[in-house]
Amino acid sequence: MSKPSIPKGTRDFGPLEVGKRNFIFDTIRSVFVKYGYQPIETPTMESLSTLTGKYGEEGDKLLFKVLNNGDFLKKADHDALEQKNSVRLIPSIAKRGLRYDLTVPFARFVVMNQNSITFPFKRYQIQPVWRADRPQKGRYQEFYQCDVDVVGSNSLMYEAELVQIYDEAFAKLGIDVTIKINNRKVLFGMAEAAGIADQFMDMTMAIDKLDKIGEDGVKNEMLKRDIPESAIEKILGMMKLSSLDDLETSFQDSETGLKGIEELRTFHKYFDLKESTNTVKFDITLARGLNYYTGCIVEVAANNVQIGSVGGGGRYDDLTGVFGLKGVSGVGVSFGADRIYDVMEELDIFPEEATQGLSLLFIAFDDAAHNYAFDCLNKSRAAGIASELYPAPVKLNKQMKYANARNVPYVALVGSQEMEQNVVALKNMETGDQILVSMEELIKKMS
RNA sequence: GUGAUUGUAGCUCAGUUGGUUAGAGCAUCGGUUUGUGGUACCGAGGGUCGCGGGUUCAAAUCCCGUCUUUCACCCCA
Repeated sequence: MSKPSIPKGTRDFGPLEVGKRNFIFDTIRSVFVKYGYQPIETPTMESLSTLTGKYGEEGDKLLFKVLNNGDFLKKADHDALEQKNSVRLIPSIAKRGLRYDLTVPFARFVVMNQNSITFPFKRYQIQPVWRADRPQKGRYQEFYQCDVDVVGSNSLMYEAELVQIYDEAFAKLGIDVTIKINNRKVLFGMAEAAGIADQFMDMTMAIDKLDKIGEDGVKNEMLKRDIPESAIEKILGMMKLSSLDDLETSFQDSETGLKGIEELRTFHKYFDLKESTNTVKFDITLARGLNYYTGCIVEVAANNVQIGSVGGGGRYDDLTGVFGLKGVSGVGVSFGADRIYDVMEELDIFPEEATQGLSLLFIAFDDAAHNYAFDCLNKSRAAGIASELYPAPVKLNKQMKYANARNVPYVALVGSQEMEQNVVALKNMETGDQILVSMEELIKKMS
């Protein structure tokens, strides 16, 4: 028999890991709820047609396809099969795929439930997604996203609200982050001011890499993408402008660019009313890959840790349009739970409570005491204390070792002496202190 | 998808130019210790050396394929 294994890019989570991960989920969820968002869940599998074409050509390659059941080859596209054309063959043998993110399924959900939804609709969703990417640091084939979106309103109040959620959630988790914000319209204004509006996408992809490849790298990247040198100089010049006022003068001929600046100002009008814990800064080089964004875009990077972004999002004016519902604007952000996990692990900032499940372990010395201890166990459980009884009155040494392994803060020892006095010996496992208490006293002390 | 890289006990890793029966620490189990854990000492179990094929008298070691790990690119959380 060969040794068992799990597919690449996937991981098992033991009790400790799940405890920590739940701490992240619970923390983030509590913020979502406080801001008035409601939970939804969508199926693991979507129709492949719902997913394809939404993430660009690269994204389509990273979709996990689910092979049709039954005699799927009989119904396969035989021409494509003969020509070994995988791309053409896929639709005929796979009608379903695993969800790639939570935003597109959400858009589908909104369209399908448009009559029962009250707009603006504020939802959050915490579920795993799958990507057939090559695994790397902080990149898995299966990972959790925590999305918050609001659809059906153009108000920039929501941009401000979502950035507040980022700020508050990361503060609660204890992660020091920088929240970068930009606007796609500002980027478009740059392209327009440089006279290369038609090469907008090429430009954004190049400047998005500034952090990694530096200014010269960005220049080369743009040259490679056939952007004229005169335009490149203008773009590089504008990239150095850090204030909205300066940009405004450059954008005199770009209506879209001016609109972008106005949007950012409106955002600040709301956001600046409240003090934030983390740094929020305008970053003109922030571009973000997903091309459905149309307005404000935002990305979160953890300070002091070398890892990709731990969250991102933005405004998308017409996401539901591809599913037939026009004129519904949405804005949303996503938390990358698995990267947040990695960051917290690296910084070692998970609180003790995140990993502690059991509060009390009963230990019996003999059979009679074991039965008595079970009665005590029932009482402590009835009082809501997470407690357990070692299954047999075996040697103390062994039972105590189990207590250590479970990292339990208290044990209650029970033998003939305790039974006679109708008490238990409650031992603090950290200090080693031990006191005789009745069950009533124990419950009072522990809850 | 491109280019590298990794795999030996449950875990972390040794293992010489190919050469007897593949080792250590930690963990596990038992004992020193039948009313008290983390320490100490003694002992035991546990490996088709990722998998498949090849070269060789002989392969953990060399070659090929495959899966997996990590990393860069692409893209992205």
